[in-house]
Amino acid sequence: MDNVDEISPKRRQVLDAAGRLFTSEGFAAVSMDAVAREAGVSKATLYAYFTGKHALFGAVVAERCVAMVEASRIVNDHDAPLRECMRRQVDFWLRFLISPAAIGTYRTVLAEGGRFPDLAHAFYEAGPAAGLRWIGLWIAEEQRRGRLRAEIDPRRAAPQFTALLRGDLYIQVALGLIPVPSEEAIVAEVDAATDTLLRAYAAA
Amino acid sequence: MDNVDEISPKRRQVLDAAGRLFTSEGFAAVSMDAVAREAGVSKATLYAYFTGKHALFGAVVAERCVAMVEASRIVNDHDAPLRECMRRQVDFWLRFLISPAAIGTYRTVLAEGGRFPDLAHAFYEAGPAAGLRWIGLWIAEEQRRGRLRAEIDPRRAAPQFTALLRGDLYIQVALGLIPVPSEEAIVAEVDAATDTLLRAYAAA
DNA sequence: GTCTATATTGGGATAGAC
DNA sequence: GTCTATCCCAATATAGAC
Repeated sequence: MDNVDEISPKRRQVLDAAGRLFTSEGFAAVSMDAVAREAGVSKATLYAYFTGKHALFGAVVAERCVAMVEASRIVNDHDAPLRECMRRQVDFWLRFLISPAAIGTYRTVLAEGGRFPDLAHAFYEAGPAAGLRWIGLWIAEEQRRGRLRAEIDPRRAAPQFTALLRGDLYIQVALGLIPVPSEEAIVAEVDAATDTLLRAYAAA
Repeated sequence: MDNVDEISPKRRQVLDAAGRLFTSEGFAAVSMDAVAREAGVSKATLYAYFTGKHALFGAVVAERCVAMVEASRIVNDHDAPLRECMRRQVDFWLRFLISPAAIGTYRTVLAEGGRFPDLAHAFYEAGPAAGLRWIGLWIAEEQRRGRLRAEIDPRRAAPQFTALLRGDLYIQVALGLIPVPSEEAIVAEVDAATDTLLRAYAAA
């Protein structure tokens, strides 16, 4: 991937337009005509920057994964009380997971994953796996400080952590039944997940 | 939905063929030609039974949801020790969730959910919501028997229960990175989830 | 009800001018 | 690099015979 600062304006327009459309409509339902229209360029220009529809989608996914990892840096702290730190982690990751960008990306990669293994693999490594590594590091540091049980394996606990966030609220948002969840619903889900995680992982 | 016993053979062939194809290829990638070929009937026959591709997919999804609820009856017991009962639940639901049929259905409904709200809603009610109701009943009965904490809300705990199963193994299977998970990987995931659930929910 | 054959549209990709 | 105009195939759905 090229340096973001050196990206051409047209390429940016195309990536943004494609991101919006793929997120809201999925992969198959979005035509290259529609992307060109949304981006305000001609279809031929699309093909000047990307070899095809799949390459364009792959670029959108890659960019989003990088953005996620960047954003997650801010919650990696250990200074507040354990419950507060845990709550921040849960809050951050739940809000990320139910964001339109994350839902749309996951939804579309999942749908196309079977036919495009390279895309699925690249997404997994840059997205979920990268997120799990971050969370695993946070858990390990909390263990070192004696605030989380020493006997749990961060490599097991990190996936369980994120899995717990993909509960009923997540499913309903992913299926499009709840376009935009209420703040109350999010907070309730965060509280419930935090309670369960602390009961399962907090040191005695 | 009509009585299964009264279904015509051709309709059965079409539903089975469509189920196989949608599961492995997704919705958009499967043509009605391919369904007709796989079912051994002509394309016109497809349209005699189903008004179109969406109706056909909807029928496949509905049938699978019914099958899931039927299958889940067998794990609703409370006679063995708590750990054993919990383990059976986890084992059953994890194996179901990572089955090709469940993954394929979820994947495809998710992808099409945005454009077909009715399908998404019908799937949610007949599938995830129905499963959660069953699990909620099981949890409530365990609470009544004093083996699970009285203060937890089954309506919160049931989604957390299933969410915990959609961990790293599930994601990798769903993305197609692991076509068929090893028995060891499944057992390890079951053990880990059972441990965490018991730590979080078992009565003291 | 079931087939063969076809109408028709939508969309990925490209040719060629500027 | 960017545009307009176009090619071409694939896929949904249907018409009409049996």
